[in-house]
Amino acid sequence: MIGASKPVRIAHTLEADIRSGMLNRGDPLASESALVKRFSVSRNTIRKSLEILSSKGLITTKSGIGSFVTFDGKTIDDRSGWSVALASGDIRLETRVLALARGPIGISDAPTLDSSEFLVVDRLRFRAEDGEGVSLERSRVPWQDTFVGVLDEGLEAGSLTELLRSKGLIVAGGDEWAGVLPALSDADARLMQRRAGEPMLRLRRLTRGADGSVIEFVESILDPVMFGLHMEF
Amino acid sequence: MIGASKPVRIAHTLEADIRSGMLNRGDPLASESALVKRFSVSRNTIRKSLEILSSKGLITTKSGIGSFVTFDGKTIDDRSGWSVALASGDIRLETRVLALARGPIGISDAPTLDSSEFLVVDRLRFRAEDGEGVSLERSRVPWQDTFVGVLDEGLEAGSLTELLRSKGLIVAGGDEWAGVLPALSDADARLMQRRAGEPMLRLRRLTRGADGSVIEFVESILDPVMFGLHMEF
DNA sequence: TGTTCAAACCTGTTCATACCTGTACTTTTA
DNA sequence: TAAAAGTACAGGTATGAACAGGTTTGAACA
Repeated sequence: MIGASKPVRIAHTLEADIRSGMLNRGDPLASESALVKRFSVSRNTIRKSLEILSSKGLITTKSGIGSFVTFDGKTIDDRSGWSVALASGDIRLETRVLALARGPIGISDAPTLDSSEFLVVDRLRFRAEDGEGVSLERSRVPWQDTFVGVLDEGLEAGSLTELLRSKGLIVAGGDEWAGVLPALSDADARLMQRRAGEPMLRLRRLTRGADGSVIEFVESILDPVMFGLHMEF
Repeated sequence: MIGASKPVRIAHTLEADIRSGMLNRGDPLASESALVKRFSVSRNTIRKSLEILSSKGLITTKSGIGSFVTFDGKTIDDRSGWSVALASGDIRLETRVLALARGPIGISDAPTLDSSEFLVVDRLRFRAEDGEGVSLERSRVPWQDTFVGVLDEGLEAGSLTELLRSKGLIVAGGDEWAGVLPALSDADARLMQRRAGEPMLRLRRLTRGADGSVIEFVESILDPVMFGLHMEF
């Protein structure tokens, strides 16, 4: 990415916006003149960026109307350094919240954290077709009393990230580990409607705020056939 | 430095700017004409200085845009992508070069690359204790005739990275994928002295130069018990 | 109620300009 | 006589501006 032309660099950040799910399929992009302001470049440069995205099939642009996202969101999670990408795009996934509670961390081998109570969010993603789980995500956020409402009302817009942001928890950095979980446990296999003993992809992430305090610890167990990790640098 | 030519002295000054951290990785250098004014020399001289820096891998220069720092003063290894972390530290590892040759890519499912001939480097890392392989790394670099000597003399200092840098192949960006290899193949199992069918951690990396050309494609197959991927962000 | 029409905003296209590097060459200088 | 300076031109890149045409909206009007 070093030394790339402005259009390439801008196309790159717009692509990240799209792949991260910030912009969903069908959403309109900002107008060219708005992008001119956002990136402080000329409209010609913006147009070249859009042409790059268009040639990649990420957007289409309609005369007199604007540009629209035509990418159906293969990337599941891009909040941090790497992105979790679906290996095949033609699959409809649904999400179910398994747990939304206040409690202990309940994850073995988790890093030791200062807090002893957490906002516990467990989520399962599964194939709409046959109900087989493809990802199991356990998120733990050190408890704050401002979370009380969430337990009743549920996650705002379903997004934990949005919730944390609204509470002023801004991610400044963190660590991520990826590895192979040699064998799916019985309990998790039941939750995911899979066979126990299967090898799975395990992803762990610890995010911290600017002051170094822990914002969130997440463990994701992913179907290795469906998911891979991808990073562009 | 006394007695050195102007281009050398100027290159030296600029190198100090880069290594001191005054200029960071990715930053643009001043334009050639600006450097002409700064050092009160001709543009020819400046260009020679930049050529020196470029040959050292400190910068890359793009037509119509400028020169950019490609040197990261902080880390020895490329700061690109995930770092492969040993899970347990008490184990002595040895390395054996399985192949050092010129040939086709020979990796299934590899991304399509322009070149059809590659510098092939296969390396095995194994436990000194019992000889069990813990990582199998297949590196492929699009063939250049300047590689000829390497086939006889072996890798300089054992480092492929060093070789590439000495040939002016500077990494400016790339992609990395990680996933689970569900079952170790028979052939690889033999090479690694492991059981076939074991799940392994698979890491693939494609690095590119500033002009977008492919520098190296690497596939690593890692013992998931020994290795994890770690990233700090 | 239905039509017309102007305004606002969007993209499509082109072009002049400025500044950047790439290259080749001659002239000056130490 | 080699190093450095100077000159000239070609080609790549980004800017800013202008103008054309598509789309939507809403006010004015029949």
